[in-house]
Amino acid sequence: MPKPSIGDQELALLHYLAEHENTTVGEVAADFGEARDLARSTVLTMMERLRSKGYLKRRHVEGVYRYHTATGPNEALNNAVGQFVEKTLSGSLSPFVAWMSQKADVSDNELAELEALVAKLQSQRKES
Amino acid sequence: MPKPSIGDQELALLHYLAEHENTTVGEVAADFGEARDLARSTVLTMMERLRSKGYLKRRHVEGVYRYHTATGPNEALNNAVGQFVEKTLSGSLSPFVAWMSQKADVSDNELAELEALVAKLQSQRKES
DNA sequence: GCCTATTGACTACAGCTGTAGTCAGAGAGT
DNA sequence: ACTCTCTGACTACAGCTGTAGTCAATAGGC
Repeated sequence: MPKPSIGDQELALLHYLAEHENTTVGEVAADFGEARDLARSTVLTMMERLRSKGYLKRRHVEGVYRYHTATGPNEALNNAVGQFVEKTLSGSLSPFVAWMSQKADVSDNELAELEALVAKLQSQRKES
Repeated sequence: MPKPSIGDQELALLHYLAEHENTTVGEVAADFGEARDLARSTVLTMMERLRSKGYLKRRHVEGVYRYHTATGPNEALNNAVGQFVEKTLSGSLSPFVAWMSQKADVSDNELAELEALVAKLQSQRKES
């Protein structure tokens, strides 16, 4: 199965779902949906689309469906990032770095992640 | 004027144009277009769309139009990155870092950029 | 049992994007 | 003048995405 494409809003939803496993449409609509002023049916539609694209699965539990991500929770995100870098940035990371450098209010956590990343890359470099 | 949205292919084209200022449709079609198997009219259409969205300008020079980016060459890219992080990743950089960490074949250059970025962020941190 | 709220399936629709064909005008060659 | 080629404007169209309404079934309350 390739990875069917996915829209921004869908991705945001998927992201949300990755952090809230096993929710029902009702819950998602009330939380995620309400927050962005989406109708319940909108949320439902999106979730079903994500399901038909293979990003979500659901189980029937006590009368309602509970949804959970089909892949590891972050696979889709990863995928999206890859797709974005690939297609949109034509594979180069520079625009990203440039962007982070100029604008981002990077959290301590994120900075730590970046540091770790750089360290990791450097050590890989040495190896070869 | 806000920033009208922009598609992936459009962005790729814009990226290309940022690196090839002052080209004509013919040239772009022959290079960028040919490379991805796009009809001349496709390239033209995209360029005109980008123009109507305000990302490109053009000048009539010796019978043909020459296009150049309207904003600083990288503004649109920056914009796109920002939009992506914002909308798609809900503002968090982690998915990015995760992605780079796991998959990217980061070039020496890019690694250097990352190092510089981290250094910069660290020094900002100290200041405050 | 009857009314009401919740859930899910289906249908709808408009805007954007990717892609391209066609036509009319401007030059260039003969 | 006649034709070929490039250029640009316009038109077309399908698929995807965002967004939502409606209807039928089910569950819960009274």
